[in-house]
Amino acid sequence: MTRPGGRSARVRDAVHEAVVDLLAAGQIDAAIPKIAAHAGVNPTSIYRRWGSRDHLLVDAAVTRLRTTSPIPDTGSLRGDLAGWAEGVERSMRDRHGQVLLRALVATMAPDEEPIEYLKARGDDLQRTLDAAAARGEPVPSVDEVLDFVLAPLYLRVLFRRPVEPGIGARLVERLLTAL
Amino acid sequence: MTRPGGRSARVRDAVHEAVVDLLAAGQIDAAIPKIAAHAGVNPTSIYRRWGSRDHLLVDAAVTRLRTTSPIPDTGSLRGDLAGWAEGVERSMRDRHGQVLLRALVATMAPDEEPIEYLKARGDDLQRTLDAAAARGEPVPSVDEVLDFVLAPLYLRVLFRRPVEPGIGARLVERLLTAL
DNA sequence: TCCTTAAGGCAATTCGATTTGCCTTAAGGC
DNA sequence: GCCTTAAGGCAAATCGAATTGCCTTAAGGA
Repeated sequence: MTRPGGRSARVRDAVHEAVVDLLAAGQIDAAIPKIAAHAGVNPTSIYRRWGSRDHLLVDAAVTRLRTTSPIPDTGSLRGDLAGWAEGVERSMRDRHGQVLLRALVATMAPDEEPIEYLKARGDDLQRTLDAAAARGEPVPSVDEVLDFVLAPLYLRVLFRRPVEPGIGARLVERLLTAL
Repeated sequence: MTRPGGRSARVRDAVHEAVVDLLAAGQIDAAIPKIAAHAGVNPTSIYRRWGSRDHLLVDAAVTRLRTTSPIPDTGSLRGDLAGWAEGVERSMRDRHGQVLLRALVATMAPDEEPIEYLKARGDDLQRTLDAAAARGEPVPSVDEVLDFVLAPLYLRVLFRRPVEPGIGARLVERLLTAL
């Protein structure tokens, strides 16, 4: 039986927080004993629960990203996408967000299948587009949204180019006028 | 005095090749002694020359990327960009290219200034655009080229989405019709 | 409340990466 | 061809991460 409550949850959260803090502090390759020390937890617990530093990083990144920048329901596709893009933009301006995105990319070995989280995000997007289509709005494909909006935002972060304020909304505008 | 020729060059090439081979073989986190063994070189040499695994990875990645996908001079902006994009596309379909791009992103700590290689690539692009402008062609900005063409290609690789054949040329077309 | 057992802590051990001092090799200027 | 010295190799010593067996704690169902 699995025990999500109480202590387990406390340890998990403490470790996730330690990961994010250390990454944000520039300790990109802090090893497990160091992370454990920051979390006030025994290294063994981390080894047993996550097995490897990579698994831990992905878990921490996904856990945090999951709660960030949901797609709102504003009644118009333009509003939905702009709201979402602004959320992404905001989280990418935050140092923690940047570092986790980088860690996520870094630990995704090639040719494994896409991470579950990413697929879930794509599905969210598809639902939003379907709803807009049902309202009779002209809609882009998921791929187009990713190409026009997410890719430029992520590239800015990953290659250390500036994330200018309002860039999210502007990218959405560019997408919708290209339809 | 620095000695680029002969043995030094041989060691450097052997180590670079070992890095690429190991990465491509899925040994993402092969440590320095392992890399050294593959290169037929003493670990000490690597420690002394590159200092850390990260420096070595970035060096290997940049060295390889530098020789890949130059911007051709075809006489038209469309041709130049399409040629370049196809080169990028090709190198991204190659497993070595994928792995190195990922390694490059992974080891770029945030908030250091952009890597010299990336700036150089931006300058190349700017020159190509300037030449086209001088011929009287309508030209996008460097940022637009990166947003429309490079970002979507790189996102596909980094997030393990398929790089469909001809995608590079199609992205260029999308950019030029948006002008 | 009591009991079962999943999960965390501790400590000893193993294992491999990193460092360092010294020696050997071979670029590259003369 | 000779000489200087940058760069590579070797081996010993260190240092810390990872592993493992055993014990303790505390979820969570009865």
